[in-house]
Amino acid sequence: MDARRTTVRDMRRANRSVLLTRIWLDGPLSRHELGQTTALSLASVSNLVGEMIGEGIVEEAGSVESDGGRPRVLLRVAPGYGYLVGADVGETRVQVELFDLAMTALAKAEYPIAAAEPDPDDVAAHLLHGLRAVIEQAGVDPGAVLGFGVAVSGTVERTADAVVHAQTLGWEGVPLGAMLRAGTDVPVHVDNGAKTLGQAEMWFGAGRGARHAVIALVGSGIGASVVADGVGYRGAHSSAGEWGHTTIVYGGRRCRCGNLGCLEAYVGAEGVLDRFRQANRGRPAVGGDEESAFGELLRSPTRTAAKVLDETVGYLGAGVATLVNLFNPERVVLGGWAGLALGERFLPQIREATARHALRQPYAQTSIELCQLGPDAVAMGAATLPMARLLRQGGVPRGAVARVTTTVPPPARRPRSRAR
Amino acid sequence: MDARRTTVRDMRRANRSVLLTRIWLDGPLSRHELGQTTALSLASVSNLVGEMIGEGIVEEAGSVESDGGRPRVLLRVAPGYGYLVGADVGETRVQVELFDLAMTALAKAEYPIAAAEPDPDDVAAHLLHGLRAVIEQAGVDPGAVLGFGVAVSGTVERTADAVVHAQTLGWEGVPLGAMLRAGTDVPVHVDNGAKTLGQAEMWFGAGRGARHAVIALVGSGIGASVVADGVGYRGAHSSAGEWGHTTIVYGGRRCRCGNLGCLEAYVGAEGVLDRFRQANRGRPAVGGDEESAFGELLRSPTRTAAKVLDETVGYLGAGVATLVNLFNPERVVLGGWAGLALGERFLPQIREATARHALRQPYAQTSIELCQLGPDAVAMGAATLPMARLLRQGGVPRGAVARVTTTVPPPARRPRSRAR
DNA sequence: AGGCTTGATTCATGGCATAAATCGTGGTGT
DNA sequence: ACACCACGATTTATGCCATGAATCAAGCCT
Repeated sequence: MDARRTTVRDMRRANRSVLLTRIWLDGPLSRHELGQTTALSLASVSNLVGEMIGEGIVEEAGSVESDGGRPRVLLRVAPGYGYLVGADVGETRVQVELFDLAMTALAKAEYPIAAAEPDPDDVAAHLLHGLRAVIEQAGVDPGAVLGFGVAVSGTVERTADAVVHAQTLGWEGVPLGAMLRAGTDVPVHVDNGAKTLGQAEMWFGAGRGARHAVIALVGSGIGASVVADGVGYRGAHSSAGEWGHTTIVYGGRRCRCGNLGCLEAYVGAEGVLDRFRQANRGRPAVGGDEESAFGELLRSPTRTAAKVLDETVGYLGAGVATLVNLFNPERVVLGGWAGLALGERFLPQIREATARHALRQPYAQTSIELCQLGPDAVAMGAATLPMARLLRQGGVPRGAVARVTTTVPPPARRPRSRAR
Repeated sequence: MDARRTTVRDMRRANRSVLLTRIWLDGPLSRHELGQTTALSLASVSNLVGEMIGEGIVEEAGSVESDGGRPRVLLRVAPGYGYLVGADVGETRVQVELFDLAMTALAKAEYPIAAAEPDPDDVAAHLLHGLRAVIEQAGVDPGAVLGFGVAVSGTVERTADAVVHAQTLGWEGVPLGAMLRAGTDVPVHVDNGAKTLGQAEMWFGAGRGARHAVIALVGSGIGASVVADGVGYRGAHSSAGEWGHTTIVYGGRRCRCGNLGCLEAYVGAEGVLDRFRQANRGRPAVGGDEESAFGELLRSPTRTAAKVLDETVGYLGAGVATLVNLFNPERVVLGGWAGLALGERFLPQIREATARHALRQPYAQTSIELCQLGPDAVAMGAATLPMARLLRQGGVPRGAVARVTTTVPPPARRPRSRAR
């Protein structure tokens, strides 16, 4: 029910987008296969593909013989047509990575963050420095960089300035997009890290092929990325999927967000360790940094540890059941470092706990899997942001230069027609 | 990222749909206003509107004078172009209603249901009988009935057969759509009652103007209807929005679904009354049917009643907060007979409880309102199903007859051009 | 070599939205 | 009163688009 017109150009762009998306995700493909699955006529496929080959974004990649006919030529997105840069602003470091269009990492840069609440200007400087560094390191033409995707841990407004609210970084209304754009001509995209990691899992990981999925991320904090009908669900102001602070135990444990009984207070790594320490009152508990302490808890042979972990699985199951009931996904993908650690050992129990708390039918229609890309894929996920835009637009739109040349009348023709 | 082509016809259909939708929802409108808000050229607006006037679906409705120029002609959807029939399959009765395209009710039929778990064949017979009855009662041409929408309380598969799973009716895999289609030529649409009521609220009630909203329905059971970016969110198998059975008190009260601690067990009318009776142990409690007992509880001056209601508001707030966090709507609309009863008295407290349990930012971006249509709007909601289809298609698609006449060459032209 | 099969491209056609030009319809000024 | 003006609606000429039919291209078989 969108109140927006459709023009002839939209049609062509939409069809280019469909073809390019399919070639990129499932390629190499022949023109014939493209025609089959998109329902476009072979003539149009040829026409559009020819245009894209002319622009260099698509290229031929070998051929497959057919029994007694002309062999089909396979098509793929040219890996070197352009490059994508993705960055992950974590709590301890800024990581920047450069990829070609085949999503092969070509260069990497990393900058530690010292302060617990880093200065936005410093982070922006790191990001811009990293952008330049990876371009130089990979030795690619800066003009061939199609976009710079940045993932942060808070919520990001979908405005031109890309205003960031990130509790864990202590950021409140930081216009990161505007700050970065001031320092580079490369198109900048900023989004939430959970959402970009979810996109990466959908394209390259455990979400492949699903149209409705929820990527549930359990780390120190808890978040989720919801994909509905193939596109990320954002809600009115892009903060949809705040799964960690849904109430699971009314009046229960105090969460760091200030409320009582949040899922995060029970299943987030911090909450789990806290519960373990309370259960262990008086006796020695785990120590060290959060991640190693969590590993220690998982390996601990004590009855207390087993009990805490068992309860954790129960709470997690109830939390996943909430997602299953409300979003009715065909797949739930469990990730995040703590989620993966729990899932690798307790996946059957987690499934069982979810079954116990979810409605029978939606549960039967879903499957619960583990993330395949690991938590380091956030930078790659960020790089999917410019890629998604490229696919939506069906390639790089013709710029002002091309438009000028087409509006100027062809100089050769007029005299010739007058001469006749 | 849909892998589907776009053709020239799609464009025209999309534009007709945009215009028709806008005329229907916000009409009467002038051609000029239509051009402004849709970004279509005035020429195209004229062209498309002219076509629709020719078909009879749009008509001129007066004009508005402009200071010193030709007056603008206003356009509206012709109320008598077609008729919509909606039906509500409730637990105690089947209600069928006929509307014109201005959504004015023209006829009504009602059939009581005796059994607690009615036979699907009986219900289908009632529905078909009601369909014929309202058509006759209103005295409209049966061929002018554009569709028959049926709302049921369970989940409905989005297949041709429209298979229904309804726990409260005791139905398990009833192909209601197929059963109805066998008895009528009118296009049949079957969907969940909460979803259709939500659609009605979005178009005519408290949801007007919102693109992201959640309609939260609290009655004997609990459900929700999620609208994302203007369209209903369904999930992979159309059962999204099962809000009632999200865990709110881990390990808490037994719910009628069999699980522990569901929201429905605390906030559903049955759960509330049950909690009141428990709190009142030994002393006289409320009686009668559920709705009057609930009213009695609301009016009761005792401290116990106040306490139970206060707790209910708290649980409800936590439940609404879950919706706010996960869906990030711009509006939450509270309805259902119990929800309205609670909301009319405790809306400020409900808002407060929600604020206590939701994240600050998503809560600040949303508003919590009450349904405006009342629980009897379910049949009207069901009638929105064929209307939504009509708007999506931009009117009634040209049938086989029209197609034949257009492929036959116009007989007058060829001789004339040859004569010159 | 000639036929055959199948893939890819070209060509003619009709549908579409659009800008520009034209037509309608009322008010206004001298 | 009549020309003029302002503004809405329609018509016309144009260019873009996907499509089916026809044509071209490339391999295999006998």
